Amino acid sequence: MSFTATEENYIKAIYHLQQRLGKAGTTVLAEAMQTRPATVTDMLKKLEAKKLLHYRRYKGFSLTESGNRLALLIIRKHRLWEYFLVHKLGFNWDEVHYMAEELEHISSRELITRLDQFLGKPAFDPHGDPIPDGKGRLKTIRQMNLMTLPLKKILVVQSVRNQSADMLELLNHYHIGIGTKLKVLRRFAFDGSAEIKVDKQPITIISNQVAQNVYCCI
Amino acid sequence: MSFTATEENYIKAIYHLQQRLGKAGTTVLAEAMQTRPATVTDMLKKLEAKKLLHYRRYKGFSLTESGNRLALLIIRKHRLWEYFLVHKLGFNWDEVHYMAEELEHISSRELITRLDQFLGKPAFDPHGDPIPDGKGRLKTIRQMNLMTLPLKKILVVQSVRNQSADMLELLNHYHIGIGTKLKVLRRFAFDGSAEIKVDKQPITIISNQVAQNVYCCI
DNA sequence: ACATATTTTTAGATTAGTCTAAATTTTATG
DNA sequence: CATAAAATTTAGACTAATCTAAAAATATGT
Repeated sequence: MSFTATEENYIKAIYHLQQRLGKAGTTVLAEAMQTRPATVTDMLKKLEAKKLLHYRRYKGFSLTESGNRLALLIIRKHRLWEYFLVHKLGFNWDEVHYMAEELEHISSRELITRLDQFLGKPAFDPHGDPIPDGKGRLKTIRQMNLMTLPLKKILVVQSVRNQSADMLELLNHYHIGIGTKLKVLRRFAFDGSAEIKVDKQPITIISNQVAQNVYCCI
Repeated sequence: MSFTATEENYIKAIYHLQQRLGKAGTTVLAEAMQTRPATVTDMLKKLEAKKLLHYRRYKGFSLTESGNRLALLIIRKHRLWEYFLVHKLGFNWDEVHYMAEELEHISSRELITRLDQFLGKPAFDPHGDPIPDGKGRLKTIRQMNLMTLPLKKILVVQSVRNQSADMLELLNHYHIGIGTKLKVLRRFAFDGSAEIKVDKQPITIISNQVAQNVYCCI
């Protein structure tokens, strides 16, 4: 069975909505797909006919087992291509999304297997999101320092590499400890400093040296 | 201006027909596109409206300057991706065509620029066909097929004209690939077959059909 | 040169993915 | 619990790319 890029995009969007909101309705899916609810209804019927969805009119819908598998395959392709674009072609992690949106629909499975191999079977993409393996399994946690983690996501501090007294003094000042929740709002190219919002604290700036030593998960 | 994959495929097919046959008619283009002449006529009008074609009904058509540029860009993408698939992912040269047919429609120009860089700006793809550079220029090496080249000289295989899976299978059997060194020892008038010595292989015979498709330089 | 064959175009229909407007079902509220 | 609001679906239409069948233009062969 093969699917159009549009069908694949619907499946991916439904997967992400189910992950984030627990469920998904026609209207919310229409917003996610930048289209109208009527259009979504038509597509739901088509996806049901292809056995990717359970669907009962007016009641709701959810991915079938094979819908779920397809979603994970598309996400796998997307994230492997993002990894390739950043780590092999030298793009910045904020430039690669729209390219990966196209590349994820290239059909060959063998291509993805070989790409995965070529990249060293990475478990996380450049945004820190986990890459499903060949069987659709996800690694759940990843720790990276504040320089490499995505902006505007809630991060939980997991570890601090340099644990000198001087460093800990500074972290205390920022009210940063293990388990602290924070967001990186902005990075400044000039000196690698970063604007952050620590839970319940005012917005502030940390230096590059600090940011490189603070490891978080998403 | 952006184009659908179908439009791009028509432009590419017209370019190749013009190169190989000097001109192209509706019927011949329909065969190349595996569709009907009526469908081709509709598309010709669309491509004319997009200024990729000169078209006069019943009289014929040819690529405009921008049509030509687009064709060369698509061919560039196709051949760079083939190079990537063979030299980075380890595919055989007879496995990559269909994947490249999809990859050539990925839109980002920056992606192609970076891919070109990453691959070391190759001038020839794994089949020996020249890769247009960023400005659409092609390296042309004087190549002749095995029927027209002198006997008993060391020849280097540069390209293979018929790139069907059947042909590539046969060439693999002979251990002939791009860059292979060989000599033509003798030609037989009866059926146009040729006795050849492929580098490190025993002396063997190839048919006229094969000889006509293998292009070498001295 | 003129009838016939070939090529090309037109006309009208089909499918996928989309739209708007209207109708229907479910949910929430007074 | 009746009714208003919200969500969802249906109906009918549009565009791109395709088809078949038929008409029109061009090319060919004695």
